[in-house]
Formats: sequence, C-alpha cells, structure tokens
Amino acid sequence: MSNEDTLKEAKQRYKATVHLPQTDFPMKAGLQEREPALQKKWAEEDLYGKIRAARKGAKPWVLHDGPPYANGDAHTGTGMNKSLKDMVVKFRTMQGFDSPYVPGWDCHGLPIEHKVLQEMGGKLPEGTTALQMRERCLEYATKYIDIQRKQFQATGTLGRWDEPYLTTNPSYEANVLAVFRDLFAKGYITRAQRSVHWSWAAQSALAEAELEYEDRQDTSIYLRMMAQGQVAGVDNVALLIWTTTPWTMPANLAIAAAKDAEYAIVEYTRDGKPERMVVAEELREAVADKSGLTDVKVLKHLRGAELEGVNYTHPLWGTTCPVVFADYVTLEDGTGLVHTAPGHGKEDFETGKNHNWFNVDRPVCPVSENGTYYTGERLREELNLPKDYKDDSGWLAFIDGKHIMKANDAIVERLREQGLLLHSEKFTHSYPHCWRTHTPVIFRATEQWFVNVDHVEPGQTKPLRQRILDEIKLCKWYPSWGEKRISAMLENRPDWCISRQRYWGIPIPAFMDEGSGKVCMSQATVDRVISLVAEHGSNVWYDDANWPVDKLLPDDVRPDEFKGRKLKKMDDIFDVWFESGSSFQAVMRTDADLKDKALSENGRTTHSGMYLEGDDQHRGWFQVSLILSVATTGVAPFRDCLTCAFVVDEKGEKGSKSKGNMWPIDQGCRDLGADLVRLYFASIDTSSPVPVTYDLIRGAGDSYRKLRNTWRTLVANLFDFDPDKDAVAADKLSQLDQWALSRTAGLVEDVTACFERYEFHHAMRALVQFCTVELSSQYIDVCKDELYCEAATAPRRRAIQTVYWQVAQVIAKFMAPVTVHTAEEMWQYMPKPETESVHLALWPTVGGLLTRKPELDKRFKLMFRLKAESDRVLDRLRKEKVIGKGYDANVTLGLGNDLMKELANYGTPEQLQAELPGLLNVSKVALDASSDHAALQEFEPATDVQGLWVKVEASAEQACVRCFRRTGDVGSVKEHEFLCTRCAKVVG
RNA sequence: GCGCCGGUAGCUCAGUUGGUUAGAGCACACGCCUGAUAAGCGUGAGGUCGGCGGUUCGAGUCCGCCCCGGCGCACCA
Repeated sequence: MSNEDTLKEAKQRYKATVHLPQTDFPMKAGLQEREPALQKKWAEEDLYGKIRAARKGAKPWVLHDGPPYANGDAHTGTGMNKSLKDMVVKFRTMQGFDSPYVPGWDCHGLPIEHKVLQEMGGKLPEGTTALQMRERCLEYATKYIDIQRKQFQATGTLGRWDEPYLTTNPSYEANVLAVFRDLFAKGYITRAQRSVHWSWAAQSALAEAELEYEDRQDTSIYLRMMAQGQVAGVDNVALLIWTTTPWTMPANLAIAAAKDAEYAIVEYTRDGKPERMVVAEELREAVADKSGLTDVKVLKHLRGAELEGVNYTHPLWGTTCPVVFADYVTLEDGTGLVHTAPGHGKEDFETGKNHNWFNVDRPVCPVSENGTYYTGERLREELNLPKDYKDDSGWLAFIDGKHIMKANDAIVERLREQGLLLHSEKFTHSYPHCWRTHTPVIFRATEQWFVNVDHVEPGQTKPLRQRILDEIKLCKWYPSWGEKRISAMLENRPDWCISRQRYWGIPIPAFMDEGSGKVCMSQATVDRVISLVAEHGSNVWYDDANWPVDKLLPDDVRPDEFKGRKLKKMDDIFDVWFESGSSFQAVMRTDADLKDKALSENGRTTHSGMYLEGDDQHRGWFQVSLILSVATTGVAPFRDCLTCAFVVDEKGEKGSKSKGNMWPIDQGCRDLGADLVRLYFASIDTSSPVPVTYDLIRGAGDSYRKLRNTWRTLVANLFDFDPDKDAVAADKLSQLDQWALSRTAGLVEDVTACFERYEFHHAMRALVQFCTVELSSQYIDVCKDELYCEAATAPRRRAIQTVYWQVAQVIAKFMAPVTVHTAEEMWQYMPKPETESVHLALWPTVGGLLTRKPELDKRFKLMFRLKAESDRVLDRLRKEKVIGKGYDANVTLGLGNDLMKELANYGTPEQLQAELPGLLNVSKVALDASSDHAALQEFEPATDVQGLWVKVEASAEQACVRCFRRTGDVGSVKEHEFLCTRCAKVVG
C-alpha cells in the first residue's frame, strides 16, 4: 500500500469514530403534507380535550372570542385574528393557566337577511311568513359557520370547535333578553321619537358602528328664502341659506341664525334686476364670489339677534316659518343662516323639539322607510300641511312618491325656475354610508328604543358613561393608545339606538295595546318572553299559529292596566351589536365550560382575561360590550384588550372580500403552510396595517428555515443522549456552556416579557436572533470539535449535549404558540419529551441550569470580539489563498497593556491559549504582550478592539486526519500515526 | 379642523432611562468548508436615522415647527 492509500484508508476508518449528527428530523418542512396529517391526529386523539383535562382546576385565564359574522369566507384578516388569539391561548396554557377557547359566530343581522331576501327575489314573496324567512336565514348562517369553521381550523387553532357559541342558540337569545331585562329594570331603556341614522336601502335605523364614511359628491345650493315684511327696516329681503341636501327642503321648518354673529343686508343685481339678501358678514365675499355677483352693495350691518321675530315664506308650501337661534350655527361654510329640518337632522330635531314645533308623535318627516316621499294623504299628513291646502304650486304632486336621491336634482331645477336659487355647485365631502349596502345614509325622525348612556341607576352616584370610563382606566390596552381612542368615543357617543325594523334577529319583547297605543312592558312580561325563548328560541315571537299574543302573554303576567286588553306584538328586533355585546353574559358567565372562569386579580374580577379583535371594534364590539357589561354587572368584560390592524394588499389598500384582494385563510395555509402564515403574523407589528401577500409570507421562510435548521442541528447531536442518564450537573459545565445557558436564560426572560405584552414580533425577532448569533454562529460552531471528536461519553461531550438538550426544549416551546405544527413535530424528536404534546408542556422559566450569569456574558462578549478580529484577518488570508479552513492557521494576538489586564480577569495566559483555538476555530493561538506590535508589519491592527493586533500564519504542522486540527502532536501515539494525541486517546 | 401612530440600509425591522464608530436578518458581492450539505461559517459594500431649528459636553432618542404615509374623531345644515 502506498502512503497515499494508507492515508485515505485511515481517513475512512477514523471517520467512522467521529460522532457526526444523526437525525430523521427532516430539513425540509413539507408543511402542506404534514400539517393536515397532524391536525387529523390532534382531532382523533382529542388534544384539546387532553389540554383541558391537564389544566383542570388550574387558575383560569380566558380569551373570550368575538364572534365573526357568519357570512362569506374567512379571509386572511379574520384568519390573522384567529391565529393571534390561538397564540395567546397557547401561551397562557403553557404558562399553566386553564385557558379554554370557545369560538363563536354572530348569526343574526341585516347582511344575512339581505342575502336571503335577494335569493328570494328582492323582497318577501307574497304568502311567505316571517318564520319561513327566518328559517332560510338560519340555514344560510349555518352553512357559513361550517365553511368558516373549516377555514379557521386550517390555521391549526385548537378549541371547542364542535360546540361553538352561536347567537342564534336559544340559551344565547334568552341571555340577550336577560341583559335587556336588567337594563330595563335599572331604567336605562327608553322608547322615543328621535332623528336617527337611517339606511333607506336597508330600510332600518343604523348604529354609529354601522356607518362608513365615504366621499360623495352632492349638489350644494344657495337658496333665497323670502322674508315677510321688513328686516331691520329694509324691504324685500331674502334670507340666504345653504344646503347640500335639497331633498330635505320639503321638511324645512325654520332658519337658524347665530345670535352673536354679524350679518349684512346686501343689494346686488341678478339678471338685470336688483335683489337684496341677508348673509353673514364673514361669508359675504365668499358667497358673492361663488355666486358670481359683481356689484354687491352692503346696505346695512346687523347683529344676529336683530333677526328675532323675522318670518319667511316657505319656498315650497308658502307657509310662514320663523328665524330661530341655535348655537351650532357656524361661519365656516355656507351663509350663516342654516336651513332647519327637524325630521332630517339631529340638531335640527333638537331645535324643533325645543320650540315645540311638533308633538312627540309627529315631527315633519315626509320620507318613508325606503327613501321615497310618502304619497297622497300620508304625504300631506306627514308634512303637517293645513287641511285645506291647495297644491297651487304643484310641489306636492311633484315630490309625491319620488325617491329622495332622484328628486334631489329635480328639486334644485324647480327652485331655480322659481327664481329662488342664487347659486348651485358640486360639492365633495365625506358622508356617512350604510356599511352593508354602501348607500348614503340619511337622518330620519322615527320612534326607536334607546339605551340611555347618561342614566344614573338607583344606588349609583355616577352616570353610566362615567362608570364605563372609570372601568376603561382599569383595563390594560394593547397598544396603549387604544385606551384614549375608546375613551374619546365613549365620551362623545350619543344614546344607543338598539331597535331595528327587520326580521332576522331577536325581538324586542314589547307589546302594544291596540286600542290605546300604549306600550306594554314590565319585568314580568320580559321574564315571560325570556323563559319562552330559552325553551323554544326566538321564533316563538313570529309563530303566530302556535303562539298567539294571548298565549305568549297571558293575563296573569301582564300589568294590571293591560289585563284583558287586545295586545299586539311589536315588530322591532335588537341591533345585532346588542346581541354580540351581550356575549359576556351569554357565554362567559353562563357557558358550562366558562362560567366559573372569570379573571380575578388584585381584588378585581372581570368576566374574561382578554378580548382581541381588529381595531375597528373600538367603536363596535368592545364598546357595546363595555356598555352592557358595566350597566348590568358593574365591571368591564375583560382585563386586557388587544387590537390588531387591518390587513392590506401590496398596494397598501385595505384587504376585503368584496375587493377580491384577499384570499380565504385556508387557501393561504394550504398553499404556503399554516405555520409559515402564522410565523409571518407573529413576525410583524400587527398594531399598524399588516401587508399580506404570498411573497411577503414566503419571506418569513428565512426565519422559519433558520429556526428549523438550528433546532435540527441541536437534536441531531442528541442521537445518543439520554437525559436521564447522560445529563450533567451544573458544576460539570464549562464556562462556555454556562455562557450558552446564561444567554438562553436571557432569552427566556426577553421572550416571556414579549409574550406577556403580546408583542409576538419582538419575541420572534429575539428568538431568530438567538438562533442566528448565539447558537449557529457562536456556540454550535465552537462546540463542533468536542462534540464530534471527543469520546462518546466524554464529560465535555455530555456537557454540551446537556446544553443542547436544554436549549432545544426552550426553542421548541417558544415556537409552540406560533408554529404549532412544527413545534409539535420537533417535540416528537426530543429525547424523552416531558409531555405527550408540546402544547401540554409548561413554558420555560429561569432557574436551575437556565441561570443568567452577567460576568460570563461579559467574558464571552470580549472573546467573541477577539474572534471577530481574528476572522477579519483570516478572511484576508483566505482570499490570498494562504489558508483555507481555520484549522490551517495559527493566530497570534498582540495585546496592549490594558487589554492584557482585562484578559487576565478571565484566566492565565496558559488557560487562554488553551481555550482560544476552539473559540477562534483555528489550530493554535498565542498571546503576545511584549512586542511593539504597531511597528511590526506582520501584525494587523484590530478595527474594533483597542490595543489589539492580529497575526495570522499558515500552520506548518500536519493535520490530524480525524479532527483536522494542526496541533503539532500528530503521530505522537505510535499506533495512530495520523492522529493527534487527543484523537489517538479517544480512538484507543 | 382636532387628535393618534409611523417615517432608521434595496426589503422587513431592532435600537432600553440621551452616552464610544447606529445594529440584525434577507437580498447582493467575494471567499471558506464539504463532518448542520436543497445546509453551515467568514468578510464586504450599503445610512445626511423624513426635513429644519432648539435644549445638552453629547440627540436616532428630549422639545418646537414643517413635509410625507396610515388611522381615528368632528364638521359636512
């Protein structure tokens, strides 16, 4: 055999004695195949049930799920919401809390009713009963619950999916009514005539949360309202008003002016004829410019107060109307004289009410629920015109039955023909729209049920609004500005209109005496309805055949004045927000799995630990939940309120189903892997708009692969490690091992703190950073030689394996709430895992081996800085082809006095010279503190360490064929001529 | 109009109570290793920290004004 052959053969032979990593844990994730399989396994083995059993009796910490609407696909944004919730629940579970997750759905409401009506051809067909229609709605909702459930489950979210809460469950409905009953008992409920937001397309009143502001172009008009008699001694004067809603002119009852403002009476020429009008002095020029008036003369200035007693002739009806004063008249836009139509404006309504222009039953509101003017007699009646009114002008016939949006332009033209229109122009402004039909909303005076937010209930000193604001302060808001936002909203919000004129919902349990028109409601009557609904569901209200009024409300539960009277059921249903806002009662306080799981802390008890939704819920679910919970139980429904922002597409546009720029969440999970999608959501700051595209999510693959591969290396080196037998005690660990554990302990502190604050992206950053720097580039790289080349059972090797084992557990656990499938897959490769599933394991805590050692952190920070300087010079020599791998080199560190002293803290020169080759991944390191390094060419000054010079030279020594190091002692053991002493001993 | 949140490398983001020469990952360039291998390691280039002014021995960080982006609230008669 030639020497070369001998060497080759020796390499082969010795290689077999090296403990190379071994693992079946695949490098490639294959999420698309593995995730569904794992989910199936979890379902079959009932992992959720096992978690519940394992945490039974533990301290509760419940995230209460806000119910998504049972309509359409669960898109990416909804999926992000569910994923974040699952992260919180899994984290709290791992912290040892009993943290059940009961998902729910919002099933009633206009959108479904709308869809079903469309399927029926636009309106309820003749002969179809409300009951039949409601059955269809329920079918529709049920269908989408099944669809969405599968979509949500694709994210790997665990929970009580087989028994979610539904707002259509009779028990849920009964609880909503119970909340109403309590409010009623405490005096919060009023029924009153008010001007409310009204969607003529949806034919229903709308809540603040159901409005979306969109830009809209309207025609704004400047209209001359002819004053009767003199104004401040001037004849023939018009009062100039401005409006963007000409369709409200028929309902005009007055003009409002500002008492303290200065007005001008001006004269100008139009169409060759002189005209006079009153306009606010401040707006005079602007109005004249816009209207193209040239020769404007001011005849007189006057205070607003001087307009007192002035009347004008209604431009349509010829009736006499007054000028009044109102404090909301401003001089920013318009003319300083405000068209006032109490039937179509909130403030106008108040003005009308203050002046007793209408009795409670009948403000002037000629517009019907579908947005058309009333017709015939009804129109006359609603307009409150004199009985003998002759429609000489033809206005009555003109608007009769017309749709307001169509009438707008026609009315403008007609006013122009009458010569009353000074000017008209297009005007773009943001205007409230119905969130479902996307049609402009109007104000319409109707009779509705309200929750009075400023009511002081018996036994309380503060109004509800203030008590809610107090509770808000006691909650924790993430991000913190959420508190300001919701406080501001609560401070400003009007009373809550809770009635809707629809079918698909829970009926407001009110009866009316057909004879007297009086409303019949008492605690007893509501309780009666509650018990029926609990048993039969809310359909009893619509089931006239089986539940006629007298059976629904027998005499014995009626208040005395209604006994024996002919009653009818009233038609209103609850605003869906009232339903979902009652979930703290219908779910948290009554569900069998949740009712004893309120969160108690520092003497304060809230019905749940957390609500987590999109930040649009500040004006939606959070707010209504707060109102109902504080009003009925005195406390907020949650301790923590976490919000996330909307998802947006690559152009930054809000993702929405209707736009089609977002895909269903399960599709993304299937195509990319649920863990990747979840990791992406956990890697980004979800408090500002979250951009979501396939490419962006694929970008999270970098982090994913880093985590997976680093972990794979750890576990691959544990193939012969049995923690029970091989784990070593703390005193057997090297300083480097302890440093690694110290850094891990630091990571535990950081990541835990981040999870506690729900800052998943900071936690993930810390984790990935740790894997990249401390593990991959530092600890793992440095440990390879000892791990591979020492004897299998050598204390050094077992020490490193002990560290790997510890660190591998920590990483798998930290990944568990986020990459739920991958962490579970990892867990199956852990030697002797502490639990059957990673999701049953306990969150890592600091202590024992995982102890922070700041002095070691400091020591190795310096060591790795030395390594960085050495690497820089090594790299140069590599590029110059002087050396290849690090073991080809010997390094001499030239040390200044200060650095030498600093190093002395960490060991004698001999100790350091023994330790550093390993750390620097070179064959030999010498410390030289005596030369004048600056003067020596072969020394290169360090760039980032004061008083350090580096010299690198190729080693002349022979490399050990087993460990590749050039230690200078190869062949010292006769039987192993190609090995260094260490390897020879190991091989034996 | 009022308010909130952002603006740091080509991209995604860190940057603690003001404190050496502003960091990381990806991407890019150049190398090494072939015993983490559809991996791993190293080096490099890349920044007027949105702009201007102020406080300070010292400002990405604190203050004021402005610009840009996002959002919320109000007004919209």
